[in-house]
Amino acid sequence: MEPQTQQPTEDGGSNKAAGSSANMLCRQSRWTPTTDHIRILNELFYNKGVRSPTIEQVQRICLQLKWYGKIEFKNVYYWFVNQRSQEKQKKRSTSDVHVPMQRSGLVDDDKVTNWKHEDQYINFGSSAPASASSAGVLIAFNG
Amino acid sequence: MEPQTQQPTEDGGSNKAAGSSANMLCRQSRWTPTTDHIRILNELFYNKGVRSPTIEQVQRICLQLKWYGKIEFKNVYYWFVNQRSQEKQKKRSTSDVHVPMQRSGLVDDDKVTNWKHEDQYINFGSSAPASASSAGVLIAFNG
DNA sequence: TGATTATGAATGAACG
DNA sequence: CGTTCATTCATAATCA
Repeated sequence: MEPQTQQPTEDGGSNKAAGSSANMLCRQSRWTPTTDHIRILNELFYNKGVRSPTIEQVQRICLQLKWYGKIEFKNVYYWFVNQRSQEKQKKRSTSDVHVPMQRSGLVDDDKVTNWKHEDQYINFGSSAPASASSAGVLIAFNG
Repeated sequence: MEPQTQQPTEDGGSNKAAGSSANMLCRQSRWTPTTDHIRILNELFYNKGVRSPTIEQVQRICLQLKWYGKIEFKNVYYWFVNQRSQEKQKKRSTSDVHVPMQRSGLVDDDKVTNWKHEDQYINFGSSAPASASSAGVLIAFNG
């Protein structure tokens, strides 16, 4: 799900080695989830079907995730909020109907726009039944 | 700031025929708006005052813009998001002193934003697996 | 052609 | 919860 190379420097390290200019200000302003964080959270959300965890569940999850890096309650809480929201946002790109263009010839039309991640995979997992496979169903779209 | 004179040879259709180099598998990774796209979007944003179009509006705009070149829903959506952000950044730089405002100026002292402080409460009113009351529950936790 | 800039894309965080 | 904002990351476009 993450095509970007995420560096596992969870100790509030400087994120991008972009400029390396004279700015030594490494103020970590917001949580940067580690790959382990993402992996576990995704497993909970998709495989286990945890959509709206209770306070106690969030606290428990947060406690577990602390082993993999610095994380707070609100990070876990917001993560689930955003996941739910983003899942709905993906639906909004439907009705992206193809309209013949003026100038060019027919370019490749990816009709149902993948809305997020040039990775041409979308992960279907929804509310997980108990007999779910160990990994979510991965469906590939190729233009 | 406005590199308007963009001539991407859009008559040929693919305005982003990037890799003539060794990389043959260059997958188109992001939208490159045509001049017509930019012109129409700017007219909507500035002349017509369309700042935060609804989902339906975005879809409609996207449909119209498709006539001028390949474009997707998310492109239009993100374009407006970024325009609003950039416009705000412009104004922020004009007021020289730049007090880093946490949220859009509307926060009285320590009104609602309890996240950043010691006692952290969140208003949790969503559905719980067991039983969910519509009323929000105020739960304290220690981070 | 490599460095810089402008901006598309993504997402954590928060508001109403 | 839906929406919006702020910040960050990635990269097309441009410049030196």
